Amino acid sequence: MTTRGIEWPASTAEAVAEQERLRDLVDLGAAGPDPAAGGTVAGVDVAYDENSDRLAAAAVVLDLATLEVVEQATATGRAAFPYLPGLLAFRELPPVLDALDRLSARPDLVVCDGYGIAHPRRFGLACHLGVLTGIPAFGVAKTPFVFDHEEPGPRRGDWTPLLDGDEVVGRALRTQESVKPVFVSVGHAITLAKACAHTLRLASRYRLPESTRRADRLCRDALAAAVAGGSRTPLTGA
DNA sequence: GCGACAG
DNA sequence: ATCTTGTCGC
Repeated sequence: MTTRGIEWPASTAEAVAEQERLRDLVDLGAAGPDPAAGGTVAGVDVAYDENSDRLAAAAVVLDLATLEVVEQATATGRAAFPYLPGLLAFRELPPVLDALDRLSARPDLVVCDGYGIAHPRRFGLACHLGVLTGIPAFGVAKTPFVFDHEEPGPRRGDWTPLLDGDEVVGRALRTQESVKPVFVSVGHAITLAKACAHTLRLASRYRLPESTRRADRLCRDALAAAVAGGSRTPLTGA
């Protein structure tokens, strides 16, 4: 199957093979963009409509220094892959890449709603997006997935390692006092410490980064608009 | 074999 | 992800 002009897996076996092929291209050495250096950061997210298998993605770009919104874009489409734990990228990436393509300028950093290296095969959504676009990326997830962690301290900024056995794959990071931690992992071309620093800056008021909160709202709106006005589902005729 | 399982 | 009432707290 072909999506966005590139070959896309049609089975779980092909998807797994693709992850194992691409994972060696992940850059774990680069420091990544620094907030003080200027530039932009984009938050991306996807919303689904269970009845029509339609989905909508959004990319919201913030100024890295001021955190002001500078641009945003959306893309809608049809789910081309089911949700399977460990294969999330094959479901979400097509519309996300479309939304990123619609921006006037490529961002210097992307924050994903999910995991990066914290993944059964060390190639989660944020790694996949980073390798395909070449843009530094990391993931901020809301649940521990299959990993272990100790409860971080109660204060904003407190963290504990996220572990896969004895291997550190990310951090459980407290972004707000007495609020559940988020789970940060490196995706591509950025350091874990720097990814956490960006996460804290972006989550100055709420649990989740402002970038993903904005993207979440935008893709929901885009989906609602697509379901309401977009192409009709051929169930009732007309 | 049975559960768990990013979104 | 999405479905959902009430409830607690600033």
